Order: sequence, then C-alpha cells, then structure tokens
Amino acid sequence: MDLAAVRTFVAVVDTGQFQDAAAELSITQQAVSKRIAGLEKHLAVRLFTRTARGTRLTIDGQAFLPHARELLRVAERAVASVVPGRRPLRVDMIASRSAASGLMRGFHRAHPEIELDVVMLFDIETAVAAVRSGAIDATFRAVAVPGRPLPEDIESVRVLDEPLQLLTGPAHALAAARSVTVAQLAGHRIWMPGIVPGTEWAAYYDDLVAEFGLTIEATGPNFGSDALLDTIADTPALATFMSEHTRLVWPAGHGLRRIPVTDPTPVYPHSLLWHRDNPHPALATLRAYLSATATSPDATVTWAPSWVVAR
Amino acid sequence: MDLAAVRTFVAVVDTGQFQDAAAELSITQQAVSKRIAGLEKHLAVRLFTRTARGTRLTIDGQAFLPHARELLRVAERAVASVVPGRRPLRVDMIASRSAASGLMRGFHRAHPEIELDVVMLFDIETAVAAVRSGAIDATFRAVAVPGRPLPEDIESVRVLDEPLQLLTGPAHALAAARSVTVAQLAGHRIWMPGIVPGTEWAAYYDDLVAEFGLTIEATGPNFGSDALLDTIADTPALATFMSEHTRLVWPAGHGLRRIPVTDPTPVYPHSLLWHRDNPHPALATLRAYLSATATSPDATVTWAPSWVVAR
DNA sequence: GATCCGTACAACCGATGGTTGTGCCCTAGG
DNA sequence: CCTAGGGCACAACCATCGGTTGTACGGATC
Repeated sequence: MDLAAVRTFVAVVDTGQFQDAAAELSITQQAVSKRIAGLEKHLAVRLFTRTARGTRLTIDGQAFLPHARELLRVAERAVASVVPGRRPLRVDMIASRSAASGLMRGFHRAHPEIELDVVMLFDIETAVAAVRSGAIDATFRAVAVPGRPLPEDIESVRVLDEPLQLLTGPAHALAAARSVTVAQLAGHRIWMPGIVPGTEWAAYYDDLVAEFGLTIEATGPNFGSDALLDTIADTPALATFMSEHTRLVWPAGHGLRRIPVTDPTPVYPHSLLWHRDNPHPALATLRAYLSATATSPDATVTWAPSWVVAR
Repeated sequence: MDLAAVRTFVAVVDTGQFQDAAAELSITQQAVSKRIAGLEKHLAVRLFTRTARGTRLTIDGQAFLPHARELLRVAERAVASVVPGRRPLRVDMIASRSAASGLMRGFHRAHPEIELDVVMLFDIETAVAAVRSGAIDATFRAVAVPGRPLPEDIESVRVLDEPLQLLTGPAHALAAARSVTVAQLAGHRIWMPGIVPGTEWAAYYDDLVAEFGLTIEATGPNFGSDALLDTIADTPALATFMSEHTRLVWPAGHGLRRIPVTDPTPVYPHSLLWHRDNPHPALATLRAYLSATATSPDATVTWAPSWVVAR
C-alpha cells in the first residue's frame, strides 16, 4: 500500500472533490484519479461513489477513513522520531526488564503527551558518548565503570536502587524459603542470560560473585523472558535474579517463586545521566518526575559494588 | 515515505542481514540495499552500521524501529478494515454524540480485543439496506420509519432510551431553572444543527414539535460540537438538546447549563438492528454486552413518537 | 596475506506514476 | 427538453523509479 495514495484519499475526503484535493497536493486531477483507482484496486473495494458534483464516501470508505488518518499520524511520528532538534525524548536503559523500564512507564502515565523513545546501548561508555553527542537525551545506568570518572559535562543523579530477588521453580532446593541470605546462595547455580560480557552490568555481577562466592552463569543467548521463565520453572538446579519491581506476565501453573535476598540485599543502582547543556524540554520534566517519585533508601542492609557513585 | 521500504527495514532488523531480508522478501540483496539507502536518505539519518558480517542498528535505527513496526501494524489493520469476511465489526449510528457512541465505548472497554469500525449512514432506510447486504453488521437506530415495518430478516432490540436535556448559556432565560417542563419550552428557540432533513432523526423532532408546539431549528451546517457549544454559550436566545449521557469536552468558563426536561422527558429510542443470518462472531458478543448492560426503564414519565417499536 | 562473506556501486531495463488532451455523465437552468 | 457546465475517467506519452545482473570493495577469519 502506498502512503501517498492514503494521503490523497484523506485529502479527497476533506475537500470532497478530486480537483480540490489535486490542488492541495499540487498534482493534477487525473493523478488523483489514478491514485484513488490504484488504492481501490489494491483494497478491492470502492472507496468513493462518484457523483456529478464531487464524491461521497462509500461504507467501506467510511470504515477505512479513521485507519487512514491513523496511518498518516503514525507515519508522521515515525519520521519525527529521527528528526534532529525536535524529536521525542530518547532514553537509554540496560534492558527492557530493568527497573528503569518501570520508571519510564510511570513517567509516560504521568505525562502521556510527551513522546518517548527507548533504546538499549551496549554499555555505559557507549551511552555516555551518545549522551555527549546528543544522540540520546538520558540514560539509566550504574555509574561508573571502575576507575573511570564521569566527564565533567555529564550530570547524574541516583534515582533507584533495584533490589534483586531470587526466582526459582517449585522443585528448587530453596523454593520453600521465605527469604534467603546471600551466603545461602553459595553453591547454587544462578542463570542470567542476556547479560553481555564487557558491560558494566556484567561487572556488577562479577563483583557480586567475587564478594560472596556465588555461581552466576551469564553466558548463553537470550531467548526472551518467556523462555527464561519456562526454563527456571522446569529446572530444579537453576535460579535467576529478578528485580522486585519487575512485573512479568506470570505463566500460569508454573509454580514460580520470588524469594527476597537478605544479609545484605544486592541492589542494582540506577542513576540518570544527562548532558549539562541538553536543551530538550522534556528532559527537565523527566528529572522533575524522577526526583518527585524517588524512593527513599529503606533501612534494610543493601550491597552494591564499591565503584558505584555515592547517592 | 514508502511502506515497502519500512517493511524492508524491519526485515533487515529481524534477520540481521540484508541478504536474508532479501530472501525473505523475494528480492535481491541489491534491491534491499537500495531500499534502505532510500529510506536513510529520506529520513536523513543512518539506520544501520554496516559490519563485515551483517548489520547493527544505529541509535536512530533503534528509535525508529518501534515506530516502523507500529506503522506496519496500522497498515495491516487499515487493509483488514475493508476485507470482506474477516473484517472488524462494523456498526452504524446516527451521530458521534449520540448515546450509541457511549455504548460502543463501553463495549470497547469491555472487549478491547474486538476490532470496531463506526460509520454514519444517511438514515434508517439506508442502514437497514446496508445491514441486509452485509455491508454493516449492526446499526443503532430509532425504529421504524412511520408506516414501514422492518423486513422479516432484520432483528432488533431496544437497547437504550436517551433522555434529552436542555443545554443553555448562562444568559438564557431558563438558565437558572433546576428543571423545565416541555410546556415551558414553547416559544424558546432550540437549535439542533447536524440533523439532516428526511431522516428518521428529523422525523423524531418533527413529532416533538408537532406534539408540544416547540420551535426547533434543525437547519444550518454542522461545524462540530465546539462551535455548537460556543454559540449556545454566547447566545441568550438559543438553547439545544443534548443527551444526558453525552460526555463533552466542557469548555472552561463558558457557564453552560444542563437542565433536565420533565413532564414528560423526551427520550430518543435506540434499538440495535442486525441481520438474522449475520455470522460475525463479534456481533453475538455485542448483543450479549448490550443485553447485560441494558438500563431498566426508569419510573419517570417519558415521551417518544408513536411510531417507534415497542420495547 | 589469502579467502570468504556481506554490502555498495554501475549499467541496464521494464514498470510505475506523472502530465496533457479529451470524452462521458450527471445535474442545473433556461 | 435541450443545453451548458462542472467533475471524473480514459488514452497517449514520457520521465523517473525501482528492480535485476554483474562487479568492486572492505573487514573479519584462518
């Protein structure tokens, strides 16, 4: 289907005549006639009844019209998503299941008029470079990579510590526990597909392993959360970490268990990073929203790598 | 923008390679390369970074991707809206401000998975013909036209009596009234733009005029509800009828008044009409929804033309 | 450094979609 | 009833676009 033909269809509806639509589109009436004929042939229905003084929509035309308008709207938004200058707010995060995703959903509910685009870059180095270049407006990351301070023109604020919970199947050795300590996890296999080696996310789990002697397998391709949940549910020897905030589409009858981890509770620290001089108006709105909804650190004992920036 | 190019873009993303996308689309790799180059030129951004073994999305490409997928989804729905056989449920009503609109919004909330299209045909004669031909699946109408019984293959059920309220500006003579009787309306000008002469809707108001001696001006073009509300708010000599169910975008500071009408309350009777043999699965769902949410007739005295079909 | 894999460029060609010119049909008006 | 005019469709023509084949180029791997 041709978007130009759809645009022509809408123009004819709005003007009521092929001729006026042609003038509006700066083409000839015959070209409009051809485009509409082509669209009608493609859809295999008649969209207009041609009368002696103009056109009237058929029933099919009436049904098609709102979809046509929607199509043009979406096309416009698609183009706008990459136009430099006045494009939607573009935010990076480590994964779609991370707590940052929940924060952005909340922001979208609070400000539905603000257009958003979410991207997922390789690591914080890439993200910081993208923030500095203006390719993205903000990123949710754990700062910083060990030994590398943030550039001076990048500002950051710690917005959320994401507590990790253990997710097990019903046959797992710890399935019946109300809560587990980190020490109890030693010796159990914990599977974290989707974590890419060389990223600060992987560094986080490396530190967790080093400090508490856990066994974390981050290798293997990521087939999505459905496959992950299926495997965890069916494999007694495997568990995984999952954010307490993550709202999953819970597979029925799998008997999955979420178990809090204590002494200490590992938290993944998300900071919002942005460029000091970024002029995007929605960025200020996002920062205001995040500072308003910031969760106060709870009193429980938590753990994060030593290299994360203090709150 | 070309939808074929967008489809190609998504195919390249999904396969990770120009070549595989080409195979999927049954064109050559060079054609894919051209399409992507054209799309990138049109958007004036680079969508992929070309590597030695395939492609990776740029940041702009990542931001564009969800919009591209959405565009293809909407395009598919647009085509599906006119495909005979498995198209969305197509329902006719007399006006977008009528109570039928509220009923359909409620149905959509209850069954968001059911695709709907709303059309507005000329009158009940046209609507019944469209129902019989299968061009539409159902219509909300006041049945029947005086002296014309419904065809035998058309079934109907009275679903909602829409009580009319008076809508006035703050300077109207009746603006301060808690309620008004029909008799009190005699002599006041009531303006109802958008009612087309020759329809059963016009017949309803003709009857109302004849029975109670009202002054209803149905002439004049309909510039939409915004213009109507503006005029009513600013013109002390004019009022209009409006459904008690209508949820308007209430213009702030206009001081508009909704005043119930009594002794009797004129109601516009909506029936759902459908073809006995219509096989659309969503039609049964709609009928079940309407019978479940049907409002029991309240005890107040109401009026409707004598020619409407009994409940 | 040779090979392989994957994309880009060039040349060619048919299809597509635009224009101009013209015909037909329906409505309005005398 | 006939005519004039407004509006859409068809035909012919032509430029452009988008596809194919053939080939070059560049990066990764062994």
